[in-house]
Amino acid sequence: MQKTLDRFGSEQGTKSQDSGSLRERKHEFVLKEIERAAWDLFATVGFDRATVEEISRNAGVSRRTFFRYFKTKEELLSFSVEHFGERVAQRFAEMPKSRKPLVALEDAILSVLQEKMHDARQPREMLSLMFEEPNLRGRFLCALSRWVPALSKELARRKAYRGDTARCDLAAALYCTAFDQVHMRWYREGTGDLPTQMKRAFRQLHERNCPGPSR
Amino acid sequence: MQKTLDRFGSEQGTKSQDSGSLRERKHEFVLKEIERAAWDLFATVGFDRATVEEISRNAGVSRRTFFRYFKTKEELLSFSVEHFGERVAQRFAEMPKSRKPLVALEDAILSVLQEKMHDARQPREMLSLMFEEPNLRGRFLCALSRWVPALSKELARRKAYRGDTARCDLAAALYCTAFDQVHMRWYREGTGDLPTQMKRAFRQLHERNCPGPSR
DNA sequence: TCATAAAACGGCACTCTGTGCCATAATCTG
DNA sequence: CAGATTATGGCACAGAGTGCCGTTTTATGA
Repeated sequence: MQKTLDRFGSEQGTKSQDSGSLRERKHEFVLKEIERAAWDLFATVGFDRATVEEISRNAGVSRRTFFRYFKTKEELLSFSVEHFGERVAQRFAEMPKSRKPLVALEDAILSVLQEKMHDARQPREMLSLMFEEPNLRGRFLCALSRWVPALSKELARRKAYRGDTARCDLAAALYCTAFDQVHMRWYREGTGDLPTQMKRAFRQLHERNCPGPSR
Repeated sequence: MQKTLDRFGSEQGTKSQDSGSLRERKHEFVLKEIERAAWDLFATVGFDRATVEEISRNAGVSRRTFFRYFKTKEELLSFSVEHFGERVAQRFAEMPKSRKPLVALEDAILSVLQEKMHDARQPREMLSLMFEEPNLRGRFLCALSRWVPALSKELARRKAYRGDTARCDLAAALYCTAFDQVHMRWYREGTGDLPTQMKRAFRQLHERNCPGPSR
């Protein structure tokens, strides 16, 4: 932890007007540092060939410490997905109650999505790993499915489907699936506006899916 | 490969009226043997504590050979899920063309599901691993998502959504999600009839999901 | 400011997964 | 039955992930 600590040391030497204790800010800093080192390496040599050993070295921490920040190497991926989900859940909860539940959910997703579109590493790089490495695809889907309980709970709180929790679970899961499908297609086609395509998918979720008599 | 080979040897000594070459039948036999040994061990000590070493020993093969049958330990799980998906896709393709596309898909899923309900190990044991170990949950979802292309293709072939492939992808994925959600809830509640609940979820997929004007 | 408690860190040894390699054994072909 | 193919087992090795422990850093409070 040579260079890293030095850099950090000088940073806090100037003045620490930041919130949180020194310990917390340091933790945050190292976390970001590991993430950065990891993604840099993923981009150049791919996920499998990026060893924890080297990620740690580039981040300026020991291998052992890496595993204190991330339970597994793969958690580097689910990390941002889960974070995204938390943001959506939070924004969803803040939506005005006057809005219809599903519309509020959609707006929450779209709003966080818009933000992320301007981020550094969101768009391609990350998705390519998520969709191409079958191993990571599982991680991604698993992280995505962890959104369901929070979203479903908020749907129920807003009396969607009259508060039927099974129904709310299903609806939340369907939105997650749409989220996934749109991203996948957007990534594969390499063109188009992601939020626009997301809106289209949402619209399709609204339509009746099996017109005519049942059978 | 002591006992196993002996047993197998005597089997083929009687007469081999089975289809496929000796090699193929043997491969099939060993595959099942490994699966059996694995699930036996999973049931007693859990997934993580079941080492490939011991699974292999119980199946009568070497550790090295295990990895020739299954790329990874986790593939033991996705294996049956993928097999299930293949069955669904096949049955879906065989459905009479007169049936509406989505109805045909539902019938295919329900039909394979009914079959599986009578199987030995399907119901609980397996699902408990799939839903509780976050690691395996990812595998499960990943295997599930691999159903999508085949199902979507058949939907398109039947002119669902006028052959719009993006729409068919989404629809196929939604059915997979419903499949997952119903299983999860059925497992957690530990009661009720799985096919019945699956039908209810399908019905909910048909309904309009956001009644009233858009916003 | 300084001593002490609490937490983070690094290094080491270890288990387990997964893979490449090669010699041996089993199966297939004629 | 002989030669070609393929499956198998054993070995060595790299990487992931974990427990342990001594050391360093941060927090607390007198």
